Amino acid sequence: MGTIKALRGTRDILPGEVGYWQQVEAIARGVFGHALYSEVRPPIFEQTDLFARGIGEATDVVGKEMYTFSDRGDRSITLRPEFTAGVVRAYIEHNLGTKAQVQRLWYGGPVFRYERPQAGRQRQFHQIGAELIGSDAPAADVEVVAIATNILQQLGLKSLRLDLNSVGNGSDRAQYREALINFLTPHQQDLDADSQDRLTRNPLRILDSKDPKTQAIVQDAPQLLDYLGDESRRHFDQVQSLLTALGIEYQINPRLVRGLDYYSHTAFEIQSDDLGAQATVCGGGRYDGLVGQLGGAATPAVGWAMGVERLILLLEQLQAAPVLAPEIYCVSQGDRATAQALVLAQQLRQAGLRVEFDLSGAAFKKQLKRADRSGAPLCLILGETEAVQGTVGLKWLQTQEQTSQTQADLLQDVETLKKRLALAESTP
RNA sequence: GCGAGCGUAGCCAAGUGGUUAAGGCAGUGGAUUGUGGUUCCACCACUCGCGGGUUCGAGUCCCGUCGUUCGCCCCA
Repeated sequence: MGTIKALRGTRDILPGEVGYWQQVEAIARGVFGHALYSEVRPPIFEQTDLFARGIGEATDVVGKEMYTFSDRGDRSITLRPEFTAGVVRAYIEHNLGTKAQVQRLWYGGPVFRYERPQAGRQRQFHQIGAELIGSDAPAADVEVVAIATNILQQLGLKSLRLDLNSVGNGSDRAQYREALINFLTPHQQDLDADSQDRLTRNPLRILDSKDPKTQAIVQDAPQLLDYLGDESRRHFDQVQSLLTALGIEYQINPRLVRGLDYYSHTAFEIQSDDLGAQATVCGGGRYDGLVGQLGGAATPAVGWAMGVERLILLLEQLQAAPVLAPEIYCVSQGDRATAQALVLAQQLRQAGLRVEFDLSGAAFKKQLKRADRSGAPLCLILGETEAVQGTVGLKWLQTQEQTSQTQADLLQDVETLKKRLALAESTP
């Protein structure tokens, strides 16, 4: 076939499913609004260096998953593989920290990672996320988690698990890292190939390995939680007791190590059993070092991102896609009648009604059939007779009741029409 | 980047080496002229993702390629 198709790992979101997207976006927007988070919209591409520095050279995201290219000015450009680095860059660039001590921000849009597609994983996918910049309070961590759980709850998603861990601060982690390397090095030969590789690059990730032999070795490894200093310990304890106070269930997962370098203290992940291998629906944590690392004043921050496609995979298991049905379906035959019908439809739309207009001019039989399928409770009928009289037929499709009145009267009395429509729609 | 499965119309599919590629849904036209949800009839793939090969003959076997699915890896 010579026709052009969407690139591997990209997808068109078509009318039949777009209702899910609008549902997710509307709920997220609502929840963020109630918590006074403001939307930010950073650019889709940035200087490559921003992500390399922000996310960490050693991570897979930077090492092998970025969409990087040179533009015509020979600049190295990267399509964002996540939002956080861009949001923080904007925060620094526009001195948002000087406008208010605490910035509560949210975002949504496409991100890009060059990966092998599979269920719940694409090259262009969409994230919705939150960043709370400027507070190191445990309550900030919990606020952000609570917003995530609110969104998931309002979407009606059940059987989700919240995993929680603390990766401590930089020096906690450095000490632990050393202890872990010391522990693992004697076992080096017995680790799986990937883990051997990670021993020097990113040893904490070895804890997460699914290889059974590696798992067995890791079983007796020192625990990160034992290496937390007093500060980190206290922060983690407070996060837990606040979560409990909010009635948010969680489980401590000492092996939860977020992939990106910038995390510190709290790390969390929300997973579902109904998604196969790509089980994580929301991931996030605290990243107190990032703002400083990107050239801003040292500023604590915490945030998360959700994968919209994964949310929708779960929603599909629960409900049909919301669709917008017309309230009125308008049929007509003949040039004069069609012209009048079009005017009528236009005026009804301006009066706030959802009106679908049949363009076919086909036999009323066909048009009525489409009216029926459209789901509209009311069909307006204009033929030659009505055109001459200046009237319009009103056919209520559920009861088959049909009346006629003048077009002028109909428009005069849109309010009672609306009431009848509301009644008809509530009793389908 | 690695491993395995799959790829027939808009959708769901039968077909597994032999003349014209089942069926269903949707769509279009019709069953007396201006009225729906039922029914009936007709039409709707010169072609089986694409390219090459084996064979007298391929949707059906082989190779490649692209896509997709499921794992690994990684992450949302």
